[in-house]
Amino acid sequence: MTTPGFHDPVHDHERCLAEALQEAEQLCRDRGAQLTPVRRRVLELVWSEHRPQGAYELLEQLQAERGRVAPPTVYRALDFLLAQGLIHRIESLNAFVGCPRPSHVHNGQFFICEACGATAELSDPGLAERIDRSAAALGFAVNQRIVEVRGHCPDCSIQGSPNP
Amino acid sequence: MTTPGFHDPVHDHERCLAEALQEAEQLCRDRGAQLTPVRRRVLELVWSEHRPQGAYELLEQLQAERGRVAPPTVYRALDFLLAQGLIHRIESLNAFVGCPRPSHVHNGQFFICEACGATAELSDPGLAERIDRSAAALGFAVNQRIVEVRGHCPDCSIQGSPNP
DNA sequence: TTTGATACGTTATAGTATAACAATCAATCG
DNA sequence: CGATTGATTGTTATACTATAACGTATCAAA
Ligand SMILES: [Zn+2]
Ligand SMILES: [Zn+2]
Ligand SMILES: [Zn+2]
Ligand SMILES: [Zn+2]
Repeated sequence: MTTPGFHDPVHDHERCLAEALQEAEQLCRDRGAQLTPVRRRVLELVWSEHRPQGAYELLEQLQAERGRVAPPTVYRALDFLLAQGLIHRIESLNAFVGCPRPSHVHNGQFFICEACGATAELSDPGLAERIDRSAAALGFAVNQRIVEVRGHCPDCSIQGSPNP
Repeated sequence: MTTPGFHDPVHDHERCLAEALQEAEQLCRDRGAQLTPVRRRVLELVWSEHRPQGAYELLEQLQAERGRVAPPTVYRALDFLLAQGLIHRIESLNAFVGCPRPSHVHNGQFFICEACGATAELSDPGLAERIDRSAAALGFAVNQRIVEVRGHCPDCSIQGSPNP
């Protein structure tokens, strides 16, 4: 399993990727969901960085290796991966990032570095509870909690400039 | 001041709007910021509903009353209103909603009805603290906290269908 | 009067996402 | 076997969201 938090810039990312792919395959087998070549490849591309990537960014990479690929192809693959919980959509970036814990249904919290793009996902149940309590006070029925925290990761935080 | 939470569908909305506009004028006077006719009108349009509205939705209304208006006009007005804290951007909708407490700098939490669009803004300092604690544990420096809760408002919640 | 700052107008274009319909393929059934 | 069905992908066109770049108008300070 991928460790939570930000990764060392020089970590063994081959392993991140391999583990994510292996877990995705297992999970799809168990569910009878079809992780087709296109979907699998898009997942690999999403996982190629610890940074949310836009649909058209992924599209370009697909086109580089397969010739003509149209937007619906990548959007469909992304829809599938979202439905399976294998990736998350980062609303404030219109971009997508791999989920390190896809077998567990959750709404994570995303910490997004505005300098390097690196994004860490946490899942703090207490935070979800707190949101749900506010919702209950409003008589609001929660479907989804979107929490995206913008700022600077440890590598990009500079002493003396708290919010550059 | 606008009361927190969801509004009764038949509340006195003229008053919501009038109060928001008056507070905006006061606040801009105090800051030496120019609430020009275009900006003021866009703010009125945003406040015409307790539901986030898209830039092009606002643009259409401007065009209906002023003839040719181009997208930059409305985006510039929105940028100004955002900078002054008079409106908030809802990332998951690409839309904008009036802030009921513009004189107080904050990152609110938005509860968004997926049925009728109605959106309530809360500002729970404890929630922000909790996010900041997670951030601190990651060594992450927070600039902005985006919290958008999707679900159903009291008027649209139906007994027996928790997450329709 | 010149200058600089601010806001707004105008045109074009970039970036994100989906609708609609055709083609393919594998599994199933009469 | 041939037909039917459902899931996936291909293809084309279009809708929706946002900004770049440059020109104009206004006003106040120098
Ligand atoms: Zn990694
Ligand atoms: Zn109202
Ligand atoms: Zn607010
Ligand atoms: Zn509702």
